[in-house]
Amino acid sequence: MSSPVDRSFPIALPEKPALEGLEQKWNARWEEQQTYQFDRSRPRADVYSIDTPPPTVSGSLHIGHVFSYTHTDVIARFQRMRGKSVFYPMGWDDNGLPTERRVQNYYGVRCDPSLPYDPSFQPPDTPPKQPISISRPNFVELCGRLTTEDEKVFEGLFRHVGLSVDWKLTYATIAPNAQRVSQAGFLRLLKRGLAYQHEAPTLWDVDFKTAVAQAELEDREQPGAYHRIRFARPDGSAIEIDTTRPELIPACVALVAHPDDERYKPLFGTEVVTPLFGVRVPIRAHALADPEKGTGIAMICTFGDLTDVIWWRELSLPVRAVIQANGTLKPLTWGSAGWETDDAVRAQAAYEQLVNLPASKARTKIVELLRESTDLLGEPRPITHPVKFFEKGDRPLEIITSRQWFIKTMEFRETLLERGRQMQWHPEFMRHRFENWVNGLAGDWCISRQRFFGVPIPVWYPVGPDGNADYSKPLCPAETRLPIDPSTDAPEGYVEAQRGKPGGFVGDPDIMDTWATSSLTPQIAGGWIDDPDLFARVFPMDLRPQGHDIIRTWLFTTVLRAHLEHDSLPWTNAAINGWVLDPDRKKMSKSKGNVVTPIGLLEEFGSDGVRYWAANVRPGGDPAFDPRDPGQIKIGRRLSIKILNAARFALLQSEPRGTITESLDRGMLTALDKLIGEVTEHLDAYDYARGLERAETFFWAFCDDYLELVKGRRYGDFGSDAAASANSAILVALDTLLRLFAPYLPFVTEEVWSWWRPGSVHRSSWPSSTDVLSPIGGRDEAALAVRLATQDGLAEVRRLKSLLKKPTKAVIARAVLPSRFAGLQPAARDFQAATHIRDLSFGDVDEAQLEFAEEGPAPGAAGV
RNA sequence: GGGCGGUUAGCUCAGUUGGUAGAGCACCGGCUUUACACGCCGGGUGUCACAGGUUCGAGCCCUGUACCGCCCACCA
Repeated sequence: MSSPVDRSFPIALPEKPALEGLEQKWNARWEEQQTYQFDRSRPRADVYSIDTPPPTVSGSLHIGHVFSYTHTDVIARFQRMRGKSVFYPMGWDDNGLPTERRVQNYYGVRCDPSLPYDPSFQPPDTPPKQPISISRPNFVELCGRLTTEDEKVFEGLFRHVGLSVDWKLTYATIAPNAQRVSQAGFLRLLKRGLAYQHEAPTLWDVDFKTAVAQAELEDREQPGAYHRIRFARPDGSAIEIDTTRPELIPACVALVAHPDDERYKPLFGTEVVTPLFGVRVPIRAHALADPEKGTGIAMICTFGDLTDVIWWRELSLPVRAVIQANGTLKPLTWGSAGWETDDAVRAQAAYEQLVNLPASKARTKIVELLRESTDLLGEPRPITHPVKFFEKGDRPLEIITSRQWFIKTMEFRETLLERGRQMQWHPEFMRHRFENWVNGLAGDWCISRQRFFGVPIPVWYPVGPDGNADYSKPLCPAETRLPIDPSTDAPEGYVEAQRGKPGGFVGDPDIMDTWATSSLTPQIAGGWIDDPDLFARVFPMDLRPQGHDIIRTWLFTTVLRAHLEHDSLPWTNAAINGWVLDPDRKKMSKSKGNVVTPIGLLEEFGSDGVRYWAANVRPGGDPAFDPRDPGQIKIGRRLSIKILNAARFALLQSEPRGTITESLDRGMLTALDKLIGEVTEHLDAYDYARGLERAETFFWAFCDDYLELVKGRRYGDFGSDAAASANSAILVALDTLLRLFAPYLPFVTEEVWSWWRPGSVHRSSWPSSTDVLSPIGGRDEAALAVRLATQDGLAEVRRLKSLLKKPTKAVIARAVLPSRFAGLQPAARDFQAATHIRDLSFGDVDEAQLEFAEEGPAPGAAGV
């Protein structure tokens, strides 16, 4: 790097510097110069790699994206300036339900996997009222088309914000290489017995008609009602139970009470008969039954909730499932096997009124029937209770038995907790969220989804002579064939014509959970399968930035996959960002209508202003943001403008230059050395907010105090050498400050840099002690003290002048300052010039004594 | 029920090993001051949520409580 006092690069200053247009100007230049290109020739030790969160491509970016991606970008820019080759890719999560839903609505189509591919299909210009059914490949094509459009918009916004991503390193979770990685990861786990399939009761969304995982659940408070229902005993007496789901009475397989409950102890082992359906069910004992709840005895159905699943499994109860995949009650014949009843005619008559109704409607209907049969005691008592929903779903989850694929997690819980402890968390307390989740895991990870747009489960099953598929013997493709789609590709040793035929094969119809692919983002971005050389240079990565809401999904599953596949952490640091909240401290969401889109703010206040706001929030903080009162964004804009103007001022008067001899100059550079240390330390600790705060505080004092104090000297009041000292010091300071601000305010710093320095500030080196101390031959503690005393003295005189309502330029003929300010004497010339004091002395006074001149020029003050 | 974070000026928030409570915004007053009026200077009486404890000394450490937010568990 060239010295700041070298004159080889000409200074070219604009007449009236402004922030407007800097984004377009510099983004074009950065793209042309490939300023943020990753240098893959560097060894792992010289690389800083980032596992960038791939935003979900299903609509538009909001202010929260700008917020969190800015944090990452600050770190990326800092590491780049520290000399690292920064691997900063961008991914698009365009795989999964949100995309499917958007495509359905946008084009007015529905996927019907039974249809053949139609190469000529084009969606109509406007979506029809009645959705058009199309094949899976056609549907996937439309997903690809729409996400490509969305991704262009996303990239444009991220570039506008100034993310220093290497845009050649983009990936998409639905793209072939991501599918290859995802499928290879699955097949390797399958080979090692870590992925398995299992037929079991599974959480099920009746609208999406798919299984969902524990991590995708959320509770919602829903209105409901307790219904007191009578179950008859053989002796004619009755047992009363409370239920919120009377429509599941046909699915009842037992009643259950606590083993120590004296009221029911005598009844354990006896039978009762279900109302309306006349099914004999046993009364059983289980510790999970709560004597305090309802009547203390509950109905076990297959399946009303997860507790039913536990009871059913642990008490070895039969299955009598009535809810089918679409959430309605399935047709069935009472009296047939598994549906034995004391009165099949009556049961069938009752059930006919419920069949094919969705659960909520069936509930209303069965209440009528129970009321008629007098089995409903009293009226339903309304309550509000938490009900489990798929986080993206609209109706309560059901529990449906189906064949699903799982990845083993339960047996690794202890190891995963240890992995969590090996990782650096920023902020540290976010670690608890991870541990909390791991400790609360209830089962292995269900990864299969009965959806269409995603990475297919890459296996087939042989079809026996009887025409039935044998799920116990999945047929796996060779890894070199990946990615494959078992619905259109045939397994090795078979031909397509054998699909579905006896002696042939069938493809697994399911796709993987989006997290099953996203959990491999370090492997996808890093070239695990396709580019081992690259992978060795970037993995394990340095940083995973992400939100705390997806610790249980993305973070957890990524740690799991890296552990299973590489026996390592996926990255060494997890930086967890908070959420941007609305002014009422509520999370922004589309349904609340409080989502703030960033583009208007970026255009009005400039990207640097918005970045300043983002970087000002401490790590993990949840800032409240009111778009009507842009607060910190305006401050960021003001800071950026100040940098433009201060730099212009510094560079307007850059001659003469020479040795830095004056106390204030030497003290300022000594303080700057301390600042470099602090900002570096904070950024190293991922505390971008504190780093910015320190730099900002220094900079405002630099402008308002230091530059004001040395202004006269720069104009030559005290001779050429004294002016040269100031000019040289200012150039060192400007050069340093621009580099300290560069990670935060990339546009304005680059603009100023371009006025007088070669290359890009973002490719310059991070400031060091040497940069600021070598021009003054090391730290000058005495000068530092002079600087402090002078600043205090300046504040004191300013205060008194303001108190006395004197103009700033009012001349003070004589001033006696309290002796505590005497430390400023080595800088008395500068001090007097800035305060317009002609005759300065120090004495034993409590407050400065100022004697104002009637009129006349200030001593040596230029331009006054 | 378990866990995590927060509570400091009207508002948004800093406050790093305990040592005289801070910034910005807003508000008020002053200043055409040759880098910047998108500017500059000045103006702060706050039960640091509450109660107790440790300490010479607590916004900071300990115990408890309240309220706000989030995560998890429960869900008959």
